[in-house]
Amino acid sequence: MADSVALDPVDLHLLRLLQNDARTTYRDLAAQVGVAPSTCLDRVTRLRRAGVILGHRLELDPARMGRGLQALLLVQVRPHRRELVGPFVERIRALPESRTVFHLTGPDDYLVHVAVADMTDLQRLVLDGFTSRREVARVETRLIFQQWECGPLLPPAEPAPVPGAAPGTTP
Amino acid sequence: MADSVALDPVDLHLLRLLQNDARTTYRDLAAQVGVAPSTCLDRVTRLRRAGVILGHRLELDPARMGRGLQALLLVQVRPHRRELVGPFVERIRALPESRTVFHLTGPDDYLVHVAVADMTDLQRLVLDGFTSRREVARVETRLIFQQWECGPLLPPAEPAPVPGAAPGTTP
DNA sequence: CGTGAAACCTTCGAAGC
DNA sequence: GCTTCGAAGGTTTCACG
Repeated sequence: MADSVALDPVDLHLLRLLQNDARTTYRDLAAQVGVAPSTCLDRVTRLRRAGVILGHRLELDPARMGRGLQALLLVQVRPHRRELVGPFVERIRALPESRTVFHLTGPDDYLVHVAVADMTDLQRLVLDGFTSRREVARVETRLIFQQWECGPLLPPAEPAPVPGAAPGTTP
Repeated sequence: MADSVALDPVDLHLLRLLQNDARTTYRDLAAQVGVAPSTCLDRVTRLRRAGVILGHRLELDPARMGRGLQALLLVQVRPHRRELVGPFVERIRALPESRTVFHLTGPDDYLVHVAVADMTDLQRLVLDGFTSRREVARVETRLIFQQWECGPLLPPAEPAPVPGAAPGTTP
């Protein structure tokens, strides 16, 4: 069900363009990819239905929204059992300061990306939203100086074919 | 310049709807917010020009793109000087596996969110993309079990007005 | 900020390769 | 099976009140 769908070069080209600007019209997509607009519509609809495309999201500038300070909180939840971590995650997700929550391997169970107004706001969030709870054993706060989004998400490159390698060894 | 722009209730309503689905038509936005479609267009255009809206991005499912394993890499870069960290960030951003790079306070200088095909791919990435470089002093790998996006980015709530507080003290 | 009209885009069916 | 053509319906966009 979660298999990686077969994506041909046209799909990949469309996805690359749409990751750059998700509002590109099918007409423009068609012109750049070299197929008909209706084909673009067809492909994109198919990719949405297949679950490759999860949604179209607006990216906002947190600073302009009055949230000029961002941080990552490393959180230990003890004991780390289902009865506790389920409600913990839902509570953290519901905080207006939370942006993303990761459940991790390693000494810290969760990493929470938060956006707050200022240092006072961050202190309040850590004390009231995290360390005040009995299940939260430890919180480590790391401020974000800067962050960069990286290139578009693409399928892994094919390993370069080795000349002379026996074909059919990894069918 | 990076001041938080004054956002009135109409702007906030539009942003909340668009964060939910960035493809909502101006006609639908107008119906839900209670203004004319042309006003919606005007507001959204203004918010884009003001830098509040940074872009419309397509959200893809990494697993369906053949990248079923994600991880966070905590990286120490030593010495932590401009001549080294500038090129380091650019090199990491250019890796097809990288999704986001954070420059942080604390013992780890950078946190890199990566998406790879499998464990073999992750090992290759850590060895070839990170620890092979002289400026990379240490890499700690934390696998992501699961991750959750949180609610829309909204401006900080006004502190509840205290009854009896003297008006005009914070104009 | 709303109205209205023109231009454009999306979206389907049906035919062609 | 996938692509193109063409036309209907809807959306975006602009000048104006």
